[in-house]
Amino acid sequence: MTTREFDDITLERVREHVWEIAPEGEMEVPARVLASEALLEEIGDDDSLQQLKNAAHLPGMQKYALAMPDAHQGYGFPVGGVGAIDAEDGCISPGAVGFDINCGVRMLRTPLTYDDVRGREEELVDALFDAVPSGLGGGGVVEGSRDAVDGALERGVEWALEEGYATEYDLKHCEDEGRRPDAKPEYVPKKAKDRGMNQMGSLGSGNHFLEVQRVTDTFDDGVADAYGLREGEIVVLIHCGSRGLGHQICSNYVRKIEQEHGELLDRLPDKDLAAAPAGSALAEEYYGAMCAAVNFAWVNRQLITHRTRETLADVFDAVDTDDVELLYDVAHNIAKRETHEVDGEQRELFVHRKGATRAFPAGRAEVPAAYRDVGQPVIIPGSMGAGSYVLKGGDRSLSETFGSTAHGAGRLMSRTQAKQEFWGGDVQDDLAEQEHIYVKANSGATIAEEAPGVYKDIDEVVRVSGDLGIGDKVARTFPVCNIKG
DNA sequence: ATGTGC
Repeated sequence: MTTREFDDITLERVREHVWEIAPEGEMEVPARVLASEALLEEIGDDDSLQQLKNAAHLPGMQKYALAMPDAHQGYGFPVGGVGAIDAEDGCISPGAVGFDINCGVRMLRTPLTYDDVRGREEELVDALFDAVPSGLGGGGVVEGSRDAVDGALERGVEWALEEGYATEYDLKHCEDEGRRPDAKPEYVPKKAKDRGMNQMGSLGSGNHFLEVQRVTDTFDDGVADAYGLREGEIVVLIHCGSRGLGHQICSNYVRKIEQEHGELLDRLPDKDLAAAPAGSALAEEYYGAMCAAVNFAWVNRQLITHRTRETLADVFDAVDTDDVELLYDVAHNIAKRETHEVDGEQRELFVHRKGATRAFPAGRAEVPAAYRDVGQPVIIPGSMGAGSYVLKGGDRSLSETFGSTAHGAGRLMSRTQAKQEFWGGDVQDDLAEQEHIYVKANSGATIAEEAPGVYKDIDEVVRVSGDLGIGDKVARTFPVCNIKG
């Protein structure tokens, strides 16, 4: 029997890439880490294994608390964590969704090839940087109003369509068609709405970015065709979330839940996991508010899409706004009511994915019609020096991970440590000179915090996902230019 | 992630 130990935590190897922590104390279920030995060493380096054990204490957790191959330490619940919790007898935990509700990514196809863009990267990066609001604080693509925020919270991308910022095609190619029907804007605190008002269509800061990329490889021609991806073509990746609005919802509800559900809190090893019992008023209110923030984040990415279309049409004579099509949009931080098979019966669950991507295979009803025969696109960004992947939902994802896989490369070190190791200006110069990647940011500190060297190996993360059969690679991209907060 | 502390 192969085991690995990190401090006082022992993991037993179940099979290749599957490591299990046996239940002890009040753990409801075992914890499982899905990783190669090399990735496990990195995951064991921070607090994420202890956090995963803590997560396994959440009442109603089904099968096992899961860590994806890109897992790292988060607030309470690890980033790269999946927790499927009974929606009737269990609970819902804001910390297991994350502060940035529906932080996620979308990919746009363009009619451009790399040859069209080569030599014009700096003009393009400047145009995008000027057009797309980024950084901390206010100012978005549209001037916000109370009605605009309420429309976005209630109807998501449908609101954007009514307002002329989206197409019918966009709706059909977004997770949940860009609208969570469970949204309850009345449970979104006024303060959250106020913060969101002047952030509608803005990237924010941290690891959020807009990146122009070229497709360097396709691995599964049938599926790459279905996704409309061809080698040499230019795509755009937009990574951002619900800004201050989602953050305010999370912090408000964590505080309320801590105050009202102390008896549940006492059963948990970390108060940052604070959870509302299923069926309680606060569980319903948080879930409704969280779903509304999910809609808001989809609108945020939609408004940035709109501005990106205008910018590409301005810069390139050959591009019309209609030519820039949405491939797909996926949430990376979300909890959803989903039905999954557990012990031979269908159960209604709150599937918490925090830094994890839904990866439903062909046939599952939630996959949009355009992709239902091949499986949903799974978009996984790497660092700004490494490129990204498009996967398809894997056949084993439903039985192994409640239909989930990784969401990115995963950090290797803290932001503080990153700033000690790297200097933003040097990172920017090296990327331009050595890799022909043109980065523009509001602050050098952000570039240092997001330097390629602070991330795990995206190729290794994707390899493990494919080996496990939870998400299979379809295409790889490489950065051309990148704007960020 | 975040009007970057409670």
